[in-house]
Amino acid sequence: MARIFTVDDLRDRLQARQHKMTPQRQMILQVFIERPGEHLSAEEVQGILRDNFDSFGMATVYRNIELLTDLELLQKIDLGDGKARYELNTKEPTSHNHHHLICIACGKISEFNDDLLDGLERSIFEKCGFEVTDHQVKFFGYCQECREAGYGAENDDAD
Amino acid sequence: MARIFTVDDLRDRLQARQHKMTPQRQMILQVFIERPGEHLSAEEVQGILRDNFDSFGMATVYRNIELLTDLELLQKIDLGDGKARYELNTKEPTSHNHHHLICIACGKISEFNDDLLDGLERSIFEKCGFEVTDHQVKFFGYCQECREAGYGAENDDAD
DNA sequence: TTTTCTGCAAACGATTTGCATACAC
DNA sequence: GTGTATGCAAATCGTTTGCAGAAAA
Repeated sequence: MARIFTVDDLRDRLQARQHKMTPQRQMILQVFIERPGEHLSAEEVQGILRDNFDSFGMATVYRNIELLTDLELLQKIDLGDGKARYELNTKEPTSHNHHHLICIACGKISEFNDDLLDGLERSIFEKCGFEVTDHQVKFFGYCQECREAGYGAENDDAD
Repeated sequence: MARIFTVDDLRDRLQARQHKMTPQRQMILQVFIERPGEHLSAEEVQGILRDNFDSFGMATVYRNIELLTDLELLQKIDLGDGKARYELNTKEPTSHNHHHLICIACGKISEFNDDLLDGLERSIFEKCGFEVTDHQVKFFGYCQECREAGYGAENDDAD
């Protein structure tokens, strides 16, 4: 069970760095808390917030998303679509070992947990002397629903 | 031994798609052929070519790098530095299984060959029904030289 | 009251596009 | 000749920055 961050965590971590708690920061975190499993871009976050509130500057979104990432409440992910995306971090350090499965038919993003990479990283160190501190892994392909709907490797020519 | 593409391959593949062979296309491919193992951005390619020739439009570089990638002579890679990079493809389909090791101290990019991911991809299919067609894997950390020069996880605070 | 924040608009860097000219076929 | 490619400049897209006013501590 992945325990999730709350607004209290936000307040604590802001104080620890002499940053101020603002409604904007709270609302941005709230957007992610209310949407577990989603991978939102800055633009999407602003879209959600501007629907509910009058003016919500893009710069504020960018600045605070970055801040929340620094505070390790969010995690930045690059799905290769040209814009940065973010998801709520979990309190478990194992969240590091979840990889993204990106469906090239419908765009849906799912996740896969695994620690196979630990072995790979050890063997990288042994063979190359390269000490891995972080990794980024993305798998592209067809999700179950799209495969059942006729997409997939065997139908790949059905462009 | 990875066999490398040549200008003849370029000509053949251009013809097959009724594209024309131009000096620019040839020169761009040549840049990559002469620099095996390098991961060049569009800007770097233009820089190299503009040193040797008078005018070489950025748009031409972008359009042709993309074309060469479509023709599978080049491979696009995203090292997370905000610009697309490219490397010469090899004729072996196994080139797919080389991963990039990115040193966060000196920026050097090295490579690591491995087929451990095949097992992972199989287990993704079994557990999620997701059919992987491609993957992107990057490892960040410290290369041997930088570790020996005092960088590395144990000295990470030496920012 | 002091410092940090916000929102706007302008700046930015990578990439794309429109268009007239130049070149490969 | 005909159609594709080139080079330039302007446009675009995501993101960052400068700055004056607003709000948290």
